[in-house]
Amino acid sequence: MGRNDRGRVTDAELEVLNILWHRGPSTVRDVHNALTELRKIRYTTTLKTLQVMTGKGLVKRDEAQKAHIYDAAAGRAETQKELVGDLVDRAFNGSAVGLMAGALSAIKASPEELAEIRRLLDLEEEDRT
Amino acid sequence: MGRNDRGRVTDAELEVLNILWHRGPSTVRDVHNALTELRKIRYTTTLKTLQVMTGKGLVKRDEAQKAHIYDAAAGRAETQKELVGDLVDRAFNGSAVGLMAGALSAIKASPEELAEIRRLLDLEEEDRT
DNA sequence: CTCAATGTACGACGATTATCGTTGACATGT
DNA sequence: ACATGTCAACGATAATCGTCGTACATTGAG
Repeated sequence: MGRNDRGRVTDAELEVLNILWHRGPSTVRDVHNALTELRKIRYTTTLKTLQVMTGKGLVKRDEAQKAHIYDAAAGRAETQKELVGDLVDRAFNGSAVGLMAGALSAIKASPEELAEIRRLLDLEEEDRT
Repeated sequence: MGRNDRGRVTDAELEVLNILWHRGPSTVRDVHNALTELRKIRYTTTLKTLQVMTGKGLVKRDEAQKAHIYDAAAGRAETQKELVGDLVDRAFNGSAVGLMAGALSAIKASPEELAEIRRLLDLEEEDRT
């Protein structure tokens, strides 16, 4: 691409991470099976993706067995935090409030969800004191 | 890329959109001047980006004058909403609360900002009734 | 042992991105 | 009238992404 893609997580990679976060340490076959339920993919495609992700440090590989075991290198929350921060920088000029506004309008949150968000705010406000 | 990049806005394109949203209708030269303050870029690079964006429908072009006038095709809020929705789908499994949690942890929001977010929640809750 | 099954490694391909250089059209001032 | 400068158009480039096929290694069943 050329410029600014500093270790950005790609679509296919994010899909794999979602699977790993959900399943825990998995073989290529495991990931592949989960993946093919979403998309028609050859086995080697899944393998290649995992290999590339290993190179990027997105997953860790245990080569003890013949069938290598892959696991996400970073936790779900940590990665999500990074993705959100990225979006805030690129599209919201660093404005937290801006993102919240965008999120609230993008999502038709149920009253329960709104209450939950409010609870998160309460917690956040406590931390500030 | 192959699969899922359905009209996704790219980095360079988003930078241009930010400029257009801020400046309003602009010539290539205008956009280019704003852009070079962030990055060393040749004029033709800016032009090409605008042309590609025109093809994608991201910007509208007025060719009445010799120096064409470009403007964002969609409003800032609308585009931001789409970007947030995208991220929620891809990284948060569609969970609104998940995004909020990620956002709140990604951003060290000031008390004022937290209050502002709370106000947004109030508005949203009113709409639900 | 032999052979099919299962795995990994690696290179290739088309599409897309960001970037640039070249070309040619059209003004404008002197 | 012509030289200079501004502009749009176009093609070329390297890098990256998602995808695949082929080659090679290992293993377990008969």
